[in-house]
Amino acid sequence: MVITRFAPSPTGQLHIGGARTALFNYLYSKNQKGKFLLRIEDTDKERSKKIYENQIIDSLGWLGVNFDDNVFYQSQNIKKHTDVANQLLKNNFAYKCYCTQEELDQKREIAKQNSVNYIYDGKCRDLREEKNLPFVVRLKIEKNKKIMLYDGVQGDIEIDTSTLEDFILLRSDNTPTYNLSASVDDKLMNITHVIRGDDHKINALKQIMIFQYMGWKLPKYFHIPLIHSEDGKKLSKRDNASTTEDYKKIGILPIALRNYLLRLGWSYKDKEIFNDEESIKYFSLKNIGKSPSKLDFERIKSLNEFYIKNLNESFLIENLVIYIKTYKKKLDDNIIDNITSNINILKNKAKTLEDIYNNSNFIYDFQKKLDVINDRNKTIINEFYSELVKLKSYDEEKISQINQNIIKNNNIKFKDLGQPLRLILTGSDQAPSIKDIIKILGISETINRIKLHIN
RNA sequence: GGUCCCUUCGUCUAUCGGUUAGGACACAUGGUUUUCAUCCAUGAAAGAGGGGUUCGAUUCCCCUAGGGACCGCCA
Repeated sequence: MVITRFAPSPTGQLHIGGARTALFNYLYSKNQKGKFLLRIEDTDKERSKKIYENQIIDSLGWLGVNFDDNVFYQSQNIKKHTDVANQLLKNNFAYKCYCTQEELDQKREIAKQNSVNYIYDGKCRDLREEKNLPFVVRLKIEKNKKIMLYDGVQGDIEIDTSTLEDFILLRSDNTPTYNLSASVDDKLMNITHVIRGDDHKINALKQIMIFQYMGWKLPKYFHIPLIHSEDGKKLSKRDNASTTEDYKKIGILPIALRNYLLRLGWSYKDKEIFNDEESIKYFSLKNIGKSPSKLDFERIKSLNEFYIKNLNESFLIENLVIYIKTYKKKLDDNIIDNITSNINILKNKAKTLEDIYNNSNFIYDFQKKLDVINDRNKTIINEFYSELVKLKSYDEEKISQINQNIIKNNNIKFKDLGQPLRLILTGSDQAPSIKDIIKILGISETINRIKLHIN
């Protein structure tokens, strides 16, 4: 059975790149009728925060990237990680290193000054006697040997082990380091496919060494190219659109973000729109691209606009109400009801949920705009007003009739009536059509607003 | 600096050696429209450069250029 995993460290919110990695892992496992597991790599006690862990899990849930089984915590397996290190030590695949931090820093510094590449020189590699000093445990890497990474995305990568250093497995406080923990956990969790960011490519080689020394069966590796920001640089936390939360905040629907992420670095023929079933059905590791891709915010918005228009309305409303309640000022229930029952009108020029909220603004946040009404407009509005007051309730046909009459009687175009009216009723020249505005406001509120301007 | 990776319209991408190099977003123009949008139609827009291999290269190989990742007792 295929088992994949997503293994974030809870040192920040879920990153957009991480979200895509998680999505690919999820999709592949589902496509193969396998499992997708979540492992929280919380061994950095200093930087790991529970709040980030919760945010990551919430964000994955929001995106609909659901993991199987319980969450795995790397910190709970530390004993097993150190056991493996000790076994490697016993079998002479690892050794104790007594070099001090200062000594190492110095060597690094010298290397830097001479602008040569620094890797640990293996000073303690062949030490025979035990010393009564603090030590770290390093993996003994076979020198001058080619090792292969059969990467499902990048192809075969061959590297000479002499460019790899004898990296640390156990710190001087006896805690395991990342490459050890990750390898052991992947083994323990029976991970069959490791799908992760390109930045782990070199780590993969190190992890492969551990697997080989331990005689474990290797998982298959897939390193996907990173996502760059719009200016072509590495996406960083300082970019204000780097976490899923950033997108949620401006009213991007999870289904849209998911669709966008799916098509970033992956494709299936010319297909652009994928629902959940389709994305599982068509996803394949073969179609992952080799080159890094830039974030295109316009594309995200356009996809979001597509979903706003095409999603069934009750689902859209559900998302919208949660969005407003989470991020916008508190609105009375009857205003929310008014918005949701007129969603088909208000969603009209919206690319985001925030746009829908803003489009609804005229309902509850009305201001008198006297300066826009000149005398000619006033006469026409007056005429409209005196006809409108005769109506008892909203009646689309009768309103159209009134409009037609005014246009004919005054020999004007519709916009001569419509534009000032729209300004009076909404305070903006960009709003729904006149009859929709009246429908949303209701006859009496419409009358109130007009009265304010013509008296 | 060392090792490794990448390179098709502005962006995301299709192309399994032979195509008028396709699609989508964005852009431009026109049309529909009760403002603005939507919608529809049309258009402009790409194989980094140089060598090979081949009857034929965007596709395979090499070099150059550009970009990226990694090089912690972080993960």
